[in-house]
Amino acid sequence: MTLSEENYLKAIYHLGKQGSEAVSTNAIAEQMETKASSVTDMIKKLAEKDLANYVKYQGTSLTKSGKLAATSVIRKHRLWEVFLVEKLGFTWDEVHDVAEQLEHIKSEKLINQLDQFLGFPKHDPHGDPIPDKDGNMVAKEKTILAKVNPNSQGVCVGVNDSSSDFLKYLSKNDIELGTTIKVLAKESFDDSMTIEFNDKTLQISKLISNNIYIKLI
Amino acid sequence: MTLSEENYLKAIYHLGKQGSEAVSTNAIAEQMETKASSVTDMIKKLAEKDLANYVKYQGTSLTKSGKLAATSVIRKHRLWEVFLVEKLGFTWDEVHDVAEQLEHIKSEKLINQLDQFLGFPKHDPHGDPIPDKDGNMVAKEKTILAKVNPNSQGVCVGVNDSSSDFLKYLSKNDIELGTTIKVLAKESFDDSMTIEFNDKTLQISKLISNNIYIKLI
DNA sequence: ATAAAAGTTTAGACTAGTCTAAAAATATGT
DNA sequence: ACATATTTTTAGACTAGTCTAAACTTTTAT
Repeated sequence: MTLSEENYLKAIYHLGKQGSEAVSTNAIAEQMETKASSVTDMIKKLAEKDLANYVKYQGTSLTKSGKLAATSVIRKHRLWEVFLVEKLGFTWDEVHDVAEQLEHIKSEKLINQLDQFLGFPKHDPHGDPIPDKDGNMVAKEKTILAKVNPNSQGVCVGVNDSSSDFLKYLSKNDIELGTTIKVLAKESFDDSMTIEFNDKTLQISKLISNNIYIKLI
Repeated sequence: MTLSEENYLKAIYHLGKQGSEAVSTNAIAEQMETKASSVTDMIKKLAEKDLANYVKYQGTSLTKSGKLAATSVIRKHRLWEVFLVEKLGFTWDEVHDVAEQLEHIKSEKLINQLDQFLGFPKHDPHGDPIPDKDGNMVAKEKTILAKVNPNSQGVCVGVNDSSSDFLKYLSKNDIELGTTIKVLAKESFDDSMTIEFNDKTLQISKLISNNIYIKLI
């Protein structure tokens, strides 16, 4: 399994519901920041290896073994993220690029010992679930903040965008996993919101509220 | 800097005295388990980037920046080896292949935080010195066991061969870093040796004694 | 000193992964 | 329903790294 193949599997997994739904060539190309023609080439290779189901012009999904390969990479990515934050003092906005490299290291023993060393964590620093060896994971019960009604409140349990820029914005405004957020008002004109947390209020755009997950309380 | 370039730099560094001595194309090819023609191609690329000094038919050495790049990879390799043994419970014969992968991860912050997390170790699990950020390292004072005279003794401080097979042989026979070894006899016929340690004696071939470093006491 | 051997480089080919440009298939709008 | 727009695939080319085979240099041995 090459580095590039692993990245394509991850992309297909994330784009269709855990790889089960057929995703378009263009969607994969956008996610991978490459051209559609390159995607077609690679998809054929994955299908050849029985990692993907591919029907010309009809999109791509993952086979059972494709899904297992994808979750294995995701497991490694998220465990390394926990390591970077818990053991090496990285902040949650600094881990992504390094974890993108570490996720491709090949060693069963390494990842299982790392899992144990970290105390078998169930979630990574962004609140995403960590798959076990068989690809099973426990998804958190969560709601997109943008869909929450005024006067409801909940605890931040995850983010939909793990980019450094978005996470830095949240950190700068003191929002992190575990922060209790109350929706004070919602503006129907531009879908912006006023929220309250840590005894202060903040005005956030739809782009922000669409990328924060909370657990209602 | 590509993965392949880094591996060539490491090979040249190890073959000539820390890269300062010109090494032959064939020597590099053997070390890299590749063909001489491939080596010629790569060397040209390294010379082009001012990482290597190359004169046709006269061998290759490293430039100042080539040496720094090489020691940077070696630093990473050895720090990861310490991590694997100290934190993840690997044995010294299990670390090499995984460290060969981890040494290519690119992140200044990662390696510096790892260094700190490990308590700024000076040597890896095989007794080899760990370079600092500038490529400087403190070599241990050491003697090849094969050259030691009968009745002399010393403490095992390193090995010359970090292959899994050799290290497993040592572990099986209870030899590890810190073991005090006394040379009882040396057979001039085949250069084999009788050594004593941990209250027992062992007969070892020249191949073995040539790959063990001790510090005389 | 010169022929043979050994070592090194060059030339040309191959693979993986990517790209552009053109062709083919599917989807959309009236 | 049909023309147009969009999406996808194919064809051919390019790069990095490798290989084989042939040519060239250097070393070694007589």
